[in-house]
Amino acid sequence: MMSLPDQIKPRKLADEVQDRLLRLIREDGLGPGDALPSERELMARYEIGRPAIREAMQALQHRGVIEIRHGGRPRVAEPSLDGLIGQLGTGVRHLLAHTSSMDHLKEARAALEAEMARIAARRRTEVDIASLEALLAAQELSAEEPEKFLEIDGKFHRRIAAISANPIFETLAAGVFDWLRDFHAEAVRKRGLEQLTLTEHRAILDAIAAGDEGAAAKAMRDHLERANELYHQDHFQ
Amino acid sequence: MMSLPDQIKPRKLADEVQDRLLRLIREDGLGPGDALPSERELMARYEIGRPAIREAMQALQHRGVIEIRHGGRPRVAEPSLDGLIGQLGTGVRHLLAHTSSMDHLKEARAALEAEMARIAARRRTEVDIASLEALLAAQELSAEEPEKFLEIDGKFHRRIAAISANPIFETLAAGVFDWLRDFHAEAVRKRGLEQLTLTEHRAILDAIAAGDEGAAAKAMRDHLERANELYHQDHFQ
DNA sequence: ATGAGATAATTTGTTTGACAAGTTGTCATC
DNA sequence: GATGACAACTTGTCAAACAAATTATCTCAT
Repeated sequence: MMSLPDQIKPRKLADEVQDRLLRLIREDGLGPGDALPSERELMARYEIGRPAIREAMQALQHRGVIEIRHGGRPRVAEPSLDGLIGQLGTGVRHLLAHTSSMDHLKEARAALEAEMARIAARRRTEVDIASLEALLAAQELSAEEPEKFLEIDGKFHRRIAAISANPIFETLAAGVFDWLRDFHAEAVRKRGLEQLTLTEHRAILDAIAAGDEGAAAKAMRDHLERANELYHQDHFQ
Repeated sequence: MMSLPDQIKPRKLADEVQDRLLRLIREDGLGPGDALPSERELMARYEIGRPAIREAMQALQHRGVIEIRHGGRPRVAEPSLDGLIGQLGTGVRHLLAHTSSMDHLKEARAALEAEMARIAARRRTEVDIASLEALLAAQELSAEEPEKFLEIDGKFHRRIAAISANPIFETLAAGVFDWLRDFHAEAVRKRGLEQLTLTEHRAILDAIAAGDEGAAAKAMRDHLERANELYHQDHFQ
């Protein structure tokens, strides 16, 4: 017979402290930049050793709630989407390394970028179109320089993300792009197909400029799924 | 004049250890379940104190890469999407509490659920449709019991997520749902509008059953944006 | 031999104390 | 009043010890 799985779970001291600190921040209305009690003070207040305090503090730092600097008192952190997504990196890499979720991530990326293209087609201004045109023109000129071509390619996508005016989309898309690139660069972009890429970018741009949401989304999706297709051809045929 | 911002940054010892552990896992090909060296062994190997080792281990645990249990050796963790998304919770709450990104999150959710509905319309089987019909029928019967109504409502959305067959979508949608509900339940669902909700769910189901991707996505989007609309009416009129 | 239970060894959790290294506030000096 | 040295914090790291939980070992009855 197995041991009873119900009952209480013996929580670690640090977890308790972490909860107390979160409540303290919330109930005292501490905002970004405000200082938290020092370790010594918390030791006295909670009647607990220093390691437990430190462990809780570090956990909150990892979650992006507080900031700790050597010599200075811990402070409530400035909330940062970039930070949140960035801290996922290690975990995502672990996930991609030991599971077969790469295809799911690619599908998610395609959906995300297609949605951004759709919103961009709705919200784009003339300035936006002009900046995209400039990027596309620059990309055409650098068709012979792979690394520069790739760099501008990334900028094109990030520019569309920016037009969508949703920081969550923007940051998430950048993160997913990085994660995919870390694993195998080919999955992100394929060399030797510069002209096709330019044609597809042109289609995306035209759809956005025309304000055709459906066409923009479809053009972006086709663009990304084409890349996935090529990747599979190379690896599994 | 400000101090030179360039040069090197004095990394913490624990960060160094963390990198070394990650390399160790990668280069030795350690998979989920495999044991890592004990603290004592690492102290000897890296000629470093125990706190630094522990700090690095805890950091990796927070990122979901390893698992530590009292009394047992640290092991490479089973990769878990749920875990990754779940660990974002605290940080997201901090973000929502101190920035005005609620609308962006709602927009992201609408896009996510609309995309899942689109995929569900493409991949649905007869069994899927039957289970959705069963849920909708059960929801109709519980129109007078708000908490049960809400529970089935959640199940309906989760079922669609499951049909999309992309764990990333599924887990992410569940996470976003939880985050929004934490902040104010009204943003997730509105009481007193059970009949409207049922009508909209019916539209979504019909579109999915018909395999009409565009209609399914639009129905889901309308459904969620209607909720957002009502929320704004109450708070800002 | 084999399996089960007690026992010992190993490991992480926590405390205490101490010192190093960095930051912040104070105060005399110009 | 601004500046720079200095003292008072604070976090970073190490060390040694014990508590609590797990894992391996060994004994013993079957």
